[in-house]
Amino acid sequence: MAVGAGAPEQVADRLHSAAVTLLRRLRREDAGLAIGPARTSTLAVLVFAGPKTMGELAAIEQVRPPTMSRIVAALEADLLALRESDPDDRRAQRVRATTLGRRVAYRDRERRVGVLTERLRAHSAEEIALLDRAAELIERLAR
Amino acid sequence: MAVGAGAPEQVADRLHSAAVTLLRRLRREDAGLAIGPARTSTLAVLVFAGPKTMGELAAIEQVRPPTMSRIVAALEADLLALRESDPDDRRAQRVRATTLGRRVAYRDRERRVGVLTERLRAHSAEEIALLDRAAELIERLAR
DNA sequence: GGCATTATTTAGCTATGCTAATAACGTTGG
DNA sequence: CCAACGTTATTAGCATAGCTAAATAATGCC
Repeated sequence: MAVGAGAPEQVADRLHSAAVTLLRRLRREDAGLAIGPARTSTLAVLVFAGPKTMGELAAIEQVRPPTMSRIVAALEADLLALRESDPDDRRAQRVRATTLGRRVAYRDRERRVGVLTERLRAHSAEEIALLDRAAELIERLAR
Repeated sequence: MAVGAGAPEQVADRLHSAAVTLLRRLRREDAGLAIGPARTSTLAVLVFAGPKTMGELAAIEQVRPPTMSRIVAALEADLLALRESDPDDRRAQRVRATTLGRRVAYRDRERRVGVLTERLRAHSAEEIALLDRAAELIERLAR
């Protein structure tokens, strides 16, 4: 084995590069999406993780509150989500996806991940299992 | 083993989610960067892959030519890159990083990947090796 | 009641993506 | 040879998405 092969620095670098390459590839499919990436991502949170307040959404999406205000306003204008004020704390706004929003989110997810699914099919069960374990590791690594 | 565990659809979904989570985590470090994400990425290409024409850069970064024109103009204004016309084809512009650009690219890369390196150190050699193989697989998968 | 804290929005700036139109150069068929 | 077409890049103008600073409004705590 070569000196330094598998060193954390190198693996970190490759992992970073791989994630960038993968998402860049998947982003090519986004051209046909009806809404932009920030709105798609926020809508996905609402659909797959349930209703959230503005502050929670901003934290999850790692943007500042004003940015999230505008994203949700746009989703609302497109009838994909709606705001209702929290009865317990009337400063807060609870945001949830509409039925239309759910439909759009499922379709967009399929469109993005579908490409990856197709490519995975060409690989062996062992490689797929390895990627599954890697995905879990990466998810924990990033928290 | 559960039915469907390790099915391509599920693994694709987890892989996608893991990549998003990872890059979102790393993006937190970008706040301190001197230049925006598009410029950072384009500068990295010039530094780590050598001089390129405008069209090549646009293809690599998956943006349209006008977008790349503006990114390179900004890099040039900050003295991080420079354009010189190709003697063979005077329509083409060859872009290369300056010495300052190289310094900035190395610093930014370290900043981004450094976080990941630190976290990897807390993991076993086996897990690191698994991630290394996964990175290679993902890279091939995305081409 | 008064005052700090918290949740969100408004206003306005910058960065990054796009399309359409234009300019300039290269290539090629008649 | 040169007119027509293709290629490379830029300019102009628009939409989306990020930010900070400041305003608004509700809570909570003496």
